Amino acid sequence: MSVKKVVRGEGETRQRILKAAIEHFEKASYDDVGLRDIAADVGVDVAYVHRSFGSKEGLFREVLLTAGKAESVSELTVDELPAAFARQLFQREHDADGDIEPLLILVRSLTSRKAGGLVSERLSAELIDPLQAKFGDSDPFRAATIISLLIGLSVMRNLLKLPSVSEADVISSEKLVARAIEGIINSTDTSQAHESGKNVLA
Amino acid sequence: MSVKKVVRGEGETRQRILKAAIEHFEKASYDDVGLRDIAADVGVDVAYVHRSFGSKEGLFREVLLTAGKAESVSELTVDELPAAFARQLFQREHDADGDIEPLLILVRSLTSRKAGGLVSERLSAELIDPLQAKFGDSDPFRAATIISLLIGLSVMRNLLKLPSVSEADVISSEKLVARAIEGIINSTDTSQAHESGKNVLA
DNA sequence: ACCTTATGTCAACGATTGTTGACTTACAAT
DNA sequence: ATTGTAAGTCAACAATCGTTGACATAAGGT
Repeated sequence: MSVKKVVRGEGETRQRILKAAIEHFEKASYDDVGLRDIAADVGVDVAYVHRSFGSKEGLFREVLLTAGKAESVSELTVDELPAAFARQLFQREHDADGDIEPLLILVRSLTSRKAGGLVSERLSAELIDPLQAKFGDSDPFRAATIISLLIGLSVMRNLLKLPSVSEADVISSEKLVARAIEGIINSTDTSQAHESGKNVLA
Repeated sequence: MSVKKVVRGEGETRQRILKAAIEHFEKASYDDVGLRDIAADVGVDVAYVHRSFGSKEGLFREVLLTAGKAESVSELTVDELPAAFARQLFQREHDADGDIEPLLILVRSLTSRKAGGLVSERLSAELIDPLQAKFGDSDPFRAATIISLLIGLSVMRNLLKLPSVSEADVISSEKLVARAIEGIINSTDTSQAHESGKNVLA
């Protein structure tokens, strides 16, 4: 009587598939993660992975939504933003527990044609829009610049594994990033003299 | 007598293939660009595209080397860096001539497993290493942070096409980016009180 | 007992991809 | 005339991928 369900599998196995998928999408891009890889980890057939989420894209969408829950930009004040972002960026060093890194999953699949739309959408909804709202609607580029720095640093740390970056001192690096974000926040539209540090500009 | 040549095609057609390949790799990632797409543009067979460069990876490597020639970090002084980088970032707006954007090609294929190694290598050789040398070997993270910002901004502008970023005022955005880079350069190792703006760190 | 529904598996399809061997054509040198 | 080499085509291969139809199994409801 009722229409045939397109998405099957709502029980425990579905959660295990979702968890395995998150781990895979943390380590490789959308295109480089095969449904067969995930299926092998869970110990089920490929077809069941597919049907549990309707399509590979459906699975990835659910991965992004699930992992995105950890994000909490709205709870922060502008004052706390720089330190909080910097801390989250280097979180991987401190605690080695199994918590997921939402930004990393998005960054991993940035360049994929098939996943690009979803990545762009979630990145806007979870990071850029909230941050822009925090700054007010005027000058939306400031928020975008901060997010750009975060994305770039995530790329630098996770995608390209450069020794000079990975082996850098975590504490001072975190402070540098925090100050950089701070600098972007404090930057005004009017050109303004910098008083801190020696002036390297002519 | 002599060993069989693996790479064929050193004449004019090879250059046309290379040019077409550059245009494709500027618009899509390594995995999303097919040799057949390039071949169709040039008007030759797929097999000839492949054999002219030995492999798809060989073609991509040559694309990166050819496009990388345009880079000129070493010629700049530290003083000129912020403005120069910011200008290059927004170059697409001003002139619409057909010059290539080397950073964009690298950014486009950041997340590809197959191209990741080459991207990482060229990014180091052409941008990060020269910039680190300019800052001196101590504190290599400062150079990496600047490059991170550039990469992030390129991602923001070209990969995710967010209206709030694309429609932002080019002039003031360029100034903001230049000031952000400036701020990273001026930041010192010692934790130091900021006198401009309110101190947002606890 | 009967029917339904959810959970899975198995095998295969269709499309795409980089790659390769064989062939043709043309031009230049011996 | 013959040989050799570069340019370019054609057809096909092998692998991978997401996807789908058919089937088996077990549990619950009536």
